[in-house]
Amino acid sequence: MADISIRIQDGESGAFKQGITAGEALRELVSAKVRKQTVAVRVNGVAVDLSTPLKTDCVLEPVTADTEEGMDILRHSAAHVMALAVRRIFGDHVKVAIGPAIEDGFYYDFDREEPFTPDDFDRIEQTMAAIVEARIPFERREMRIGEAIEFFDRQGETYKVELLRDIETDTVSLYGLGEFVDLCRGPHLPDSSWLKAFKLLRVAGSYWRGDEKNPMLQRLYGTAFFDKKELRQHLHRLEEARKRDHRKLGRELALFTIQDHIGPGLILWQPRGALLRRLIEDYWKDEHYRHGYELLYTPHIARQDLWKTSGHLDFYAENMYSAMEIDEVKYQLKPMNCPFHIGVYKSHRHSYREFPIRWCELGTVYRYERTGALHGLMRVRGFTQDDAHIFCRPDQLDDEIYNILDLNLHILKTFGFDQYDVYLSTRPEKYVGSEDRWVMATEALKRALEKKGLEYRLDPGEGVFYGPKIDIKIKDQLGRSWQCSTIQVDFNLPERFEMTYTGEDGREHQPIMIHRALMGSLERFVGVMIEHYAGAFPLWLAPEQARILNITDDQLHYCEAVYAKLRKLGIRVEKDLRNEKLNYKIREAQLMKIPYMLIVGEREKEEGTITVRKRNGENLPAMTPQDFAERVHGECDEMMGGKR
RNA sequence: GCCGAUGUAGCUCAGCUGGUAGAGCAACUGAUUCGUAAUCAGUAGGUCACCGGUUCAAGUCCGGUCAUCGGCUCCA
Repeated sequence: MADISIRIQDGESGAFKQGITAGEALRELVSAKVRKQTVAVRVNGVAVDLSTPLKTDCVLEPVTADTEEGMDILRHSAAHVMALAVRRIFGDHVKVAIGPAIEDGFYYDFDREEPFTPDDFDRIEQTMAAIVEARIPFERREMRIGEAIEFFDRQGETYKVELLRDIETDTVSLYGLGEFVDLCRGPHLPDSSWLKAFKLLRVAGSYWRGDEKNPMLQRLYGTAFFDKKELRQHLHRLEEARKRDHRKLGRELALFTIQDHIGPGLILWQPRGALLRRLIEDYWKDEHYRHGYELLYTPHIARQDLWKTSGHLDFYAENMYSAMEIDEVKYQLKPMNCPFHIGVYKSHRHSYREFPIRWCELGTVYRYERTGALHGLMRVRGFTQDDAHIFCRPDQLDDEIYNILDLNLHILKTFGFDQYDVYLSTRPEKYVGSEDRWVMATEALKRALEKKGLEYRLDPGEGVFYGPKIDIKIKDQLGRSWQCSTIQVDFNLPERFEMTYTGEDGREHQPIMIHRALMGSLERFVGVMIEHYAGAFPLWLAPEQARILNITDDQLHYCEAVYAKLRKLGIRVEKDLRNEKLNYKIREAQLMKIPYMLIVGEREKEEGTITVRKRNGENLPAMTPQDFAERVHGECDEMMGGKR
C-alpha cells in the first residue's frame, strides 16, 4: 500500500501506510500527554472518531478532553450509554428518539408507556456503570439511507425512521454500542470506559420535535465529565444556583410573595421588595429625564376598538385577557403600552421641528401565560415594562438608535451587567411594510451596532412582523443569559393609527416609531438581579443599607438618636434593639445581607460614634454617624456613575 | 395547555403497610444585659391545598379541581 503524509496541526508530520487509523497516527505524532487527553480527532477540519482510517494525505488536529468540543463528544457518548442502559433494563418497550449533548450535560428522549421515576435513576446509573466498566467500543458503520430505514423499521424505531426520511444524503452513519445501534453523526469516544463521571439529574416530558401536536416523550437529563472532581464541582454549582433561586431569596429577604388565592403569576411586593423596586424606578426615571425623555402615565384598560386598530386582536389575541363590558362597551386589559403613547401623540398636531420625541413609561401590562410557563418573577401574568417610544424623522433614525443603545448599556452597567449577547433580527416571512423600509431600518440598526462597536449575531427571520429589532441578552453572575432589552423599529402602528407630522415642505409625513424596553420587565429584572447578586444587593440598591445593633439596653437612647440622625441624612437604616446577644443580631443581619451593621456599645456611646461592620465581616474604624452617612452617599454616587 | 413529581404550623421537614398530627427555626412570655454568624426556659400555633368518594375509621386509599416544582411550548 502507498504511503500517505500526515501532519499534526502546528506540529510533527510523518509518512504512514494508507489505511492507518487516526488514533494510530496520533500515537506516533503527539506526546503521550496529549494522546491521553484525546477523545476524537479532526481530519482536515472535520471531527471524526479516532478509529477512522486515513486514506489520503491529511492534517490532524486532536480533539482533547479539555475543550468544549471534547466535552460535547463525551456527553453525546454518555447519552448513548444511557440509552443502552435503558434498553437493557426496560427492553423493547422503549423507543428511542434523539439524544444530544446540551450545555452542561445531555439528554435522551424515550417513548415508553410507563413513566420513569427517580427510583429508576439508580438502576439506570448502575447499569451505565456496568457498561462503562465493560469498556464497550463505539463502532461506526455506514449504511445507505434505504437500508437504514429498513434496519430501524424492523426494530420498530419509528422516530429514527422519521429522522432518516428527512435526511438528504445517500448514506448515514450508525453507531453501535454493544447491542444498541443508533443513528448518529458522531464522533464518539473510542469506548465507554471514558465515561468516568456522570449523573442522571431529572426526568421531564417533551414533545417529539418540540411540537405539541406530536406525542409526548420522556426526556432523561444527565450530565457527564471526564473526571469525578469536575462532576462534583458541577453538582456543587447547581447547589449554589439553587441557593440563589430568586423565589427562595425573595421569601427569605421578604421581597415579594405570590399567593394562590390572589392568583398565579401575580406579584405582591412586600415593603423591602417595593423599596428595592422604587430605587430602580427612581434611578430609571432620573436617567431618562437626563437623556431627553419625558415620562408618561397611561391607563390599564382601553376599549376593544383600540386593540382592533392597533392590530393586537389580530396578532396578539391569545395573549390577551377576555373583554369586560362597561356601559355596554367592551374594554380589554392592555398587553402593551404603545397604543396609549400613540394616543398621546395624537392629542395634538406635530411639526418636524419637535422631533425626536422620546416618551417613556413604567407601564404595567397583563398577558396571558399558560400555567406551565409561570415561574416566580421571571414569567408572570402582570408585569411592568420599562417602555419607551421614540418618534422621529427618517434622518434621525441612526442617531436615535445609537442613543438608545448607549443609554441602554449605560443603565445595564450601573445595575451590574456588562456581559451580554446582542442579536439583530431581520424580516420574518409574515411582515408588513415595504421592502425598502425594512432595508432602511435594518441598516440603521446595523450601523448603530457597529458605531457602538458591539459584536452581534444575526437572527434571520426572527424580527417582529412590524419591523426589525435588536435584542440584548444579559449574562448574570452564573453565566446564564436573560433576554431583557429590545429595540424595535415599527412601520405598522404609525400606519394603522394614521400618525402624521408636518414637514419642512408643509406636507404631512409619517413619523418613524421605535419601541424599546431596557430591563424588559421590572419583575423579571428584579428576579435576575436577585440571582445575579445572590440577594446581596449593592449599597445603592439595598433596601436596608445599614442596621443598628446595640450591645445592651444601656445604649437604647443613643441608638435611637443615631437612627433618627441617619434617617435624616437619607440613609436607609433600621435598628435591632432587641434583648439578644450581638452574635444573634449579626447573624440575622448577615442572613438578610445588609451591607453595613452599625454596632453600638458603651464605648461608642461615650465617644459619639458607631463601629461599622461590613457584610464581608470586615470592620471599619469607629466613626461618627455623620461620617458614616457621607461615606454611604459617596459610595452610592460612585456606583451610580459619579456625583449626581 | 401537555408529561412527570409535589402540596402537613410563617419557614425547613417527620408522620411505615388507614386508627383521628410531630420536630427544629421563627412568633409570643419570662429570665439573662452578654462586644462581631444562633443564651436558656416556657407558651401558643395546623378544617394535614380544595372538593367529592371508599371505609366503623383517611394526612395516609380512589377520583376531580387548584397551585407549585422540573421540562416541552412560548416569551418581557
